[in-house]
Amino acid sequence: MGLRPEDVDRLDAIVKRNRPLQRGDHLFRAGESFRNLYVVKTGAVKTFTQSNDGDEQVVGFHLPGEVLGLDAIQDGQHGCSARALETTAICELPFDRLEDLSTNIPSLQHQMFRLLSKEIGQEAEMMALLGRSTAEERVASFLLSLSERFKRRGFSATDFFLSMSRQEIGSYLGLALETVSRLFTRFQDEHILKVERKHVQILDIERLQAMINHNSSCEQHQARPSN
Amino acid sequence: MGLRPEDVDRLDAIVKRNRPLQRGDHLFRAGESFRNLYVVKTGAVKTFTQSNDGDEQVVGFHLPGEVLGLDAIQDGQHGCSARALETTAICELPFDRLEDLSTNIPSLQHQMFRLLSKEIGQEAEMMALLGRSTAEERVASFLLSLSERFKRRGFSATDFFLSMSRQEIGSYLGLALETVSRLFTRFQDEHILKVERKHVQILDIERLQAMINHNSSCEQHQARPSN
DNA sequence: CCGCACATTTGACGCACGTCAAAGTTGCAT
DNA sequence: ATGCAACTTTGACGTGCGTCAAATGTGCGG
Repeated sequence: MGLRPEDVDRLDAIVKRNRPLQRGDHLFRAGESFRNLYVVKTGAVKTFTQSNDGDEQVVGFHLPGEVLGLDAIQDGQHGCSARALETTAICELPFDRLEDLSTNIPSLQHQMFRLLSKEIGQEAEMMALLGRSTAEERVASFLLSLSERFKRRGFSATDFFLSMSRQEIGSYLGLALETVSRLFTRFQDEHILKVERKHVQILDIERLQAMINHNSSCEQHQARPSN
Repeated sequence: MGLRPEDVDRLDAIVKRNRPLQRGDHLFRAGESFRNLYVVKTGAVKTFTQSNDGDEQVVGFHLPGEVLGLDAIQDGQHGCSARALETTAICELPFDRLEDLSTNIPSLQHQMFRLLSKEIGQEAEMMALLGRSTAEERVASFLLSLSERFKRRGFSATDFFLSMSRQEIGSYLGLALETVSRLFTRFQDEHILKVERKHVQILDIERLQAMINHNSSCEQHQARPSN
């Protein structure tokens, strides 16, 4: 990521590797004081908040290579809880050490800014999705997002397992779990997917992409001389 | 904000103050390369993306004291456009200078991390709102958010002008403009608001708060000194 | 192997909110 | 003033998706 080998060593020196979490284990809970950022190595984690009438709202799913806890820097306290969806290996990054290191390694500071900024951009995209899209577009987006993220990590982009339930997908996408289930069924009938419980195969990724390009946002980031 | 006076001077030295924007002027456009962060001094700005079929999606409203452009750090290019909703004074912060300064002033770096993290937290709240709330709750949340932000800047928390149209509010909240209009009318009938075109007076702020606590998120961040 | 708890699917139904349409307002430009 | 365009309000209507309910499938613990 643009760091010199010796800087990578210094970063590596502050990383803590804990024993893996089992499905259902909490990584942190809302209200706990913030000490570390966490990086998922293998497995999957969900973050969520709880409403006062008990039911939970899923805020995000975190796959290998992704970072958790960025929202807690602000007030030193976690605003959401994080729980493992399956057996999961996590690295711990003490944030105060990371800050110290960042002042000494400008390129690390730069990466930190980019990391935080990326999270902001992704959440803005999600807001657009939740604000303007139909159930069909949301589920298509969700599947393409997973596909993309698995692919980037070297897994299959078209054949993977969902570690979260329909309930959790629905909560994340602002849909009822029944709606998610119905759309999976419909996509299967239309030969876009093959779904069997947690196992998903994407048969026609272009049709999925067409669904979200039809109505949805632009993101046509080509370079052009601006006025 | 925990900076020493001499550091404030160094920060101040890189700030550029441009002539004010008029209503409708662009501050930046999606796709332009990213150079600066912007701070609203007076007035109001909206950020938005455009879908390929021409209509725009409002991503955020930015009031005095608030920062724009944080999402563009990641890839050096703005992902959304920003346009003044009224006559607006803006400060420009060259980001590369800000990065240099941050490596030399640890407390500035810390504030930058907090700023970015705060944005992440706020967007997560917005996602929860869009994912789970009724139209009533969204409009109530929106009004309370404006109220809060005006109050923090020393303006009235209960009597203010909306610089954005019903259309823009609807786009931001994921609602049709007619729904926004109807809810303003209903809140007025219920003596919660007095609305006359752009002029809003909140008559019963507790009823508004009750609306969003009823169903919605927890956020039981117990009292603590905020910034 | 059985039973129980839970996840998923599927259907029926209703409502909140989007869409369409039209009338009334406001403000700007001529 | 006058006319036009944009904004807002209000009503009527349709529908996408939430809710409720029941059947089926799945996996774990005894």
